[in-house]
Amino acid sequence: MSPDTRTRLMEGTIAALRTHGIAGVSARTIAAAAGVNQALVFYHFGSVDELLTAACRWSTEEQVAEYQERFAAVGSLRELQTVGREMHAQERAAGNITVLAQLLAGAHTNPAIAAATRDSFALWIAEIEKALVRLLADSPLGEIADVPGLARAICASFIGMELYDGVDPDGVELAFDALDQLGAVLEYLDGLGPTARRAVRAAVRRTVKKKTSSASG
Amino acid sequence: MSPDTRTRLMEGTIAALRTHGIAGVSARTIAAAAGVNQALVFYHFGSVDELLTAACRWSTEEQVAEYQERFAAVGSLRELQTVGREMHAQERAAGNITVLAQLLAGAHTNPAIAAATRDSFALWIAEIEKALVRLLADSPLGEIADVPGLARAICASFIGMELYDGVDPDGVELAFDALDQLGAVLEYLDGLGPTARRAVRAAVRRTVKKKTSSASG
DNA sequence: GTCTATATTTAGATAGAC
DNA sequence: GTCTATCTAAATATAGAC
Repeated sequence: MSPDTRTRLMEGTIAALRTHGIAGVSARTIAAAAGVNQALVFYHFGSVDELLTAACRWSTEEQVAEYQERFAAVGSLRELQTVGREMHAQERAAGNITVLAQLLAGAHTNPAIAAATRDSFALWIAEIEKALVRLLADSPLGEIADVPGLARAICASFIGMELYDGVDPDGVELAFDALDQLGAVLEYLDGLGPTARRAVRAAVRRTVKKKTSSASG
Repeated sequence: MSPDTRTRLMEGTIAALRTHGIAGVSARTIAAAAGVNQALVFYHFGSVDELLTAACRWSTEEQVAEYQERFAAVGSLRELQTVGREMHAQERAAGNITVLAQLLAGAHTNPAIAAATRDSFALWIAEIEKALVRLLADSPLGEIADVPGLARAICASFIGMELYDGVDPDGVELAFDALDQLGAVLEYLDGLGPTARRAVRAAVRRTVKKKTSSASG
C-alpha cells in the first residue's frame, strides 16, 4: 500500500531537492514530485521551510538505519574505509549526494535546516564512534587516538569527498585511493611492537601539547 | 576609486550568496548588494546564471592569488596543516564558507556552475600538489605517496571540514585536532630509518595491489 | 551605460467547496 | 483531508527614455 500523504510529501521533498536543487524547491515542485496537491504542503506542514526540515530529519533516520548493520559488522579500519567507499558509490547512484549538498547549503541561511542537519550528522557520527571504539579497543592507535575528534574528521572528510564528487568524480577516485594508502600506513602502525608504539605516542603527545598551549595562551 | 560595474556586480553576487544563499540570489538581491540597478545584471551578463558562474570564477582567482604565497612558504606537512587551519579560520570569518556551500549546491543543478567550481578547485589542487611535491621530495613518504590523489584527498577533506563547520563549528575543532595527531604520526614515519621505511612501503604496496586488481577485475 | 516602467511567470499562502 | 480558485509578492527579462 502507498504511504500516507505526510510521508509522500517528505519523499517528494527529497526528490525535488535532487532534481531542482534547494534553489528550485517550491510547494509546487514538491507536490508534483509527491503526486499530491500543492495546498497539502501548507495543510500538513504549515510552510515549505517546515517541510524541508522535516524531510531532512526523516531521510537521515531512514539512511542511518539502512547502514547501521554494515557499520556494526566492520572489523578493521580498512573495512571501515571499504564501507565508506561503498556507501559513497551507493549514495551517488541514489542521487543522495545532491540532496546532501542542497541541505548543507540551506543550513547557512535557514537555522531550522542547520539544526536538522546537525542532528543528522550526529546520528552518523555516533555510528562511526561506536565502530572506532570497537576497532581501536586492543590497538596501539587506541592509546593515542582521540575517538570523538577522529570520528568527526572521518565524517567531515567523507562529506568533502561527497561534495567534491559533484564537481570532479574522477578526482574523488584518486583521493579514495590515496586514503587507502594512508589506511595501510595506519594498519602497519597497528602491528608495531611496544618500543615503536611508545615512540609514536610520544611524537603525538608533543603535538597535542603544542596545540593545547597555543590554543589556551 | 571604485571598481567598474561588472566587478561590482560580481562582488555583489558573492555578497548576496553569503547573505541570502543560492536559493535567495536574484537579480534584485545582487543589484542591491552591488549598489546598482537591477537591469544592469542583464545588460552586462545576460542572465543571473551567467553572472553566478562569472562571479564564481572571479572570486576563486582572487582567493587563490591571496593564499599563493603562504602555500609557497610551507616547509613541512605540519606547516601545511597549520596553513589549512588558518585558512579555515580566515575563510569562516570572511563568510566564504557559506559561499562555497552555495556554489557546491548550485553545481548539482547548473552545469555551468559545476564547470566553474571544478576549475576553481583545480586551482587549489595545483597549489597543494606543488607544495606536496616540494615537501615529499626527500622524505620516505614521497616514495609511497600518490601526490595527485593525496592532493585531492586533502582538498576534499578541507571542503568537508568547511561544510561541516556550517552545522557544527565545535565538532570541526575536535576534528582538526585529530588530524593534527594524524599529521604527527606521519611526521614520525618521516623520520624512520631505511628498514622501517621498507616495511611501510611494502605494506602500502600490498594495499594498492589489492585495490588495483579488484578495480580492474 | 544606466535608469524607469512594465510584461510575464512563478512562488508562498489562504479561503472555501467537497 | 483533499481539491479548486485565487490573492499577493517576488522573480526574470525586456523596451525604451535618457
